[in-house]
Amino acid sequence: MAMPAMIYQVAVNAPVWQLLDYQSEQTLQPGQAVSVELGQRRANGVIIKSIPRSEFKKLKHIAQVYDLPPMPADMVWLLQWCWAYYHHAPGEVAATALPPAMDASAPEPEQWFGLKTEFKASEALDALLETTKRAPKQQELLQVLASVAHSETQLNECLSNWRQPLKRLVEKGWIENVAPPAAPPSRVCPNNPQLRQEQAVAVSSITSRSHQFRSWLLEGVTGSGKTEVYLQAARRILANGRQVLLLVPEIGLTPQTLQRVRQRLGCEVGEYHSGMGDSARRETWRRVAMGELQVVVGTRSAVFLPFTQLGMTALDEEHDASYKQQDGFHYSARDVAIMRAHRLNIPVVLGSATPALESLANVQRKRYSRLELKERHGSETKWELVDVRGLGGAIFSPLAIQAMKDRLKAGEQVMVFLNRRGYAPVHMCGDCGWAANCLRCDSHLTLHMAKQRLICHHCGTEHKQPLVCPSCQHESLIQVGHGTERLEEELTQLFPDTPVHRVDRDRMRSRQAMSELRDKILTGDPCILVGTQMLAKGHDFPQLALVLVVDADQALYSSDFRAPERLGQLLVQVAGRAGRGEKPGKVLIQTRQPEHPILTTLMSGGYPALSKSLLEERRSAELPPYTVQAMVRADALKSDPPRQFLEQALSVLRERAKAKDLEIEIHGPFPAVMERRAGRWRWQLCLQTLQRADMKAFLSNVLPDIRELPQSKNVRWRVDVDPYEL
DNA sequence: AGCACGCCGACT
DNA sequence: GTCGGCGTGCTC
Repeated sequence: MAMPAMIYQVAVNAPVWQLLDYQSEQTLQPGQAVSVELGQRRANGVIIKSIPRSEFKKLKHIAQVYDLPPMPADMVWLLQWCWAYYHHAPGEVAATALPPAMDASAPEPEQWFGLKTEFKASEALDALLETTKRAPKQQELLQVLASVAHSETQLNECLSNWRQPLKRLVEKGWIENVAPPAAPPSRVCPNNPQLRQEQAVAVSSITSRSHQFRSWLLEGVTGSGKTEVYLQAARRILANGRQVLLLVPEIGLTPQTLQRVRQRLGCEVGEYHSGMGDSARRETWRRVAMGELQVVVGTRSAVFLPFTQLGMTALDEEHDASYKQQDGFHYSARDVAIMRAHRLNIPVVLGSATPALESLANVQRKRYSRLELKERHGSETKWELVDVRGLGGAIFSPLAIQAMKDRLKAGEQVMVFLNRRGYAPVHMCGDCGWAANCLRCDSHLTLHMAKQRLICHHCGTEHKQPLVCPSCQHESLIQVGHGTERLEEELTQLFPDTPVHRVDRDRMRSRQAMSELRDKILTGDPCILVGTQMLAKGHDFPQLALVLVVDADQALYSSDFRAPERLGQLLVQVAGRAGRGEKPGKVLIQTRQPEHPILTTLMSGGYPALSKSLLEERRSAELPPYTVQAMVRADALKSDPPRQFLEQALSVLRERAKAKDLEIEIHGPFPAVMERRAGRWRWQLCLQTLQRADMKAFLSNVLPDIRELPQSKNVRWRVDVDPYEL
């Protein structure tokens, strides 16, 4: 008897605002990944639920059910929460939780090869080796495989061109395909470091009620041992047979991080980040869903991995900007991780030396519980502001140069920090005043001397470096300002006998470049490191005694109300690089505003004092975290359509707020800080409420009408809930 | 987002 | 008469 077709609501990957109904003869679970026909094309989707009947008459059939385990029910719930909270298309939200390139053919499972048992005795093996002495490749293979079976990957690592000889050995019947060895039994790590009192308190607090939701803010300076707390808490969760997710910032996922987690947890540890190939990511996804992997270290998208037994999530450097997805489906991995933990009744640990003001406010409100690590390994760091007014354009103050000299002479290492790549941010004509500007953005082009190109850091456009002024034809082009390339050049001139290593995105294109540099630095020989943010995170250089921040002033002029918070976090982060070894560290901060309250507060009271005063400012200015913001952003190739659309949207929003008697502020439309970017004119509206639930309900109510506005067709637009940038 | 459908201008 | 330009609108 034929089963009646079942009807399913599917979140299809397209900018469509509803779930679409499809039918299938098969019984499918919510969370199952499928491929469906949408119009004339194919699209991936996720089954959300089955329904008894559809209001549509003719339903298409689900074209393909992917050979993946369905996501667990709590993930399906989490996806629904995400699209309701962030007001994004369901299918696009669902797509971020699916592994990449599902339609690619599944990779062949890896083969393992081993010597047949009857030849394992040493006399038998010797006989084989004797017969193959005219075939050295085969002989070598026999020796490799004699004691233990190898996988293809392992053979690649120790031999080259082994496939042909191996084929011969298989034909001879000496070598055979063997089953992959069972996963190595989980080793209990013998040297579980002794925890300090406060660390032990943290670990037992986090794990004591591990079947209850709780957000922990683990606050501790660099070197206070936060990672050890995650790891030991993770071990206890794992011991209960549950899974652990460790989220790290984008540049924090180094081979060293992974290696440390692997060694300390004594079980297999998966990874998940954009640097991996599609098939490797798919494999991690599948193994997580099958419960084969107990631990994953990953970047923000790993928050959507389909764990079935998740017992804890830890987010390292929880204030880090890379937890916010800035394009497409806009979400905060921190907030999603917390919602997931809430749903699952498990603990979530947010660690940072410089917590986001949002997180500190959540401690004040008693939504998060605070754990503090006060002690620090290594010595104290001293801060000093260096006034660079009246230097006549010189980039290094005499005081800074002297300090660098002294440290290098003492055989120590020095770090010079400037958050600007390239040679100079402004390339202009000294005669006629022409300046190299981007044609597609409201910005200067940055000169990159090594490439001999002018590059726009906002849209990526590149031009050849002009040799004469394009406007007056004179050979009078000058460089204004400094980037890391120029610092490298000037430092090389100042210290001709000391190696200068530049660390920025241009130089460190490959993993290898970074690890080679690391090795050089760990020799402990005196050198100068010069670079951008890349230097600020993760790497531990014991011989580093002095950090020079070349220009702290950029952020002091910014119109973004979050700029001081970010500056404070960055400076503390950079300072944390110094003095991790035996020697006391020193941080010099060059500024033209040595009396600026942000800098003086930071000098006298560190990040705790700065964050406290910034929070007070936020409260009195009625800004997040004491209010809730959402941005409606629109852009187009001309400036009129976005403005006009937002004006229409504004009147709909105002009218609806009034009708609902909601206390909601609506500002704008105003142009984005950089009005034109990559050829598009960008405008925005800012909405602000006191209650999170009000914002969510209001937007759900009003957005369908805004989508219907005729002007909406002339622009690209989106809603950005809890925006991170102005 | 795709992709089709539609309604206008210059081509073998 | 048709090929193709990209404006408009839908996708279960």
